[in-house]
Amino acid sequence: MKMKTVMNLTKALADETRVRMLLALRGGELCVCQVTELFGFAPSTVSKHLSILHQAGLVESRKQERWVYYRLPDQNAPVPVRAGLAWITQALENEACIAADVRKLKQILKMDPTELCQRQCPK
Amino acid sequence: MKMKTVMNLTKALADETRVRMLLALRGGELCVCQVTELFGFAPSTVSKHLSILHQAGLVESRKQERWVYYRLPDQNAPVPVRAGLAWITQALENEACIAADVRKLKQILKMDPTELCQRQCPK
DNA sequence: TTTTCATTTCGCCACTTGACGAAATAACGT
DNA sequence: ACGTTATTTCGTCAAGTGGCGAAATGAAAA
Repeated sequence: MKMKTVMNLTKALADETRVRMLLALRGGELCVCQVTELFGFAPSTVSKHLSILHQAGLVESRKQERWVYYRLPDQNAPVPVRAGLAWITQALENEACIAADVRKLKQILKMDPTELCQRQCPK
Repeated sequence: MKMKTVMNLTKALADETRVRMLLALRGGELCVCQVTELFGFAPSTVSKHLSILHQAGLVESRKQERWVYYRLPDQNAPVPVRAGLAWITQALENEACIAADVRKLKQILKMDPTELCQRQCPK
């Protein structure tokens, strides 16, 4: 794999928020407004983080109806990508802040996405 | 492993020079002046990079005579550290710039360390 | 076609990072 | 003990990063 490509991977993993986003996606795909709710940043900030992860190949996305869903890549992804995800996941297993994210996400998934979005995009 | 510790790892790997330093150490320990010669940065810059790698646990060091030698950690290192090294090594196998570093390093190892240091510490 | 609205892009700001040279440190040789 | 010297620390500076809000985008709904 090219050095540039590898550095895109390592730089993408060099931010705590982005790492937590990846781990949050282990439970299945999420739309931007759900991730926004989980981390409490502005939608534009969340979108930027997700685009950096996407650029690195660490997430895939699809658009359905009004929402863009992001998910972890499938088995077709390059080995270094999957290995990087496995590495960071393993390193953080049993980590308290990750468990807290999972708990909070569980609550968010009970809510209506439309409601979440409208709360974030006022007017 | 604590989130903070993991982020020290990912941030240490998020710089091309530091990654190349790690791979250069695969052939065995190197002293600071050898690493300095390999990458062409100021000694203070190289020292800073090595200290960041050390802080993350990705290298160990020992002092002998006039020189400080850095090396990759042994099997006693935490799993995430060894896994991170294995990951980055695998991702960059067959990468041209790494092979070039190895070639250049081979030349440097033929030289006398004392000579290298004196060239770098003028006066 | 026009409106609505979730997401992205852009411009700006504060903070961090990586580079250097100068000065401090620490350990060896004399 | 003293001087030499390899390495580290410190101060500074330019460049990169992550945050936000406003504006642009683009696709579905009306």
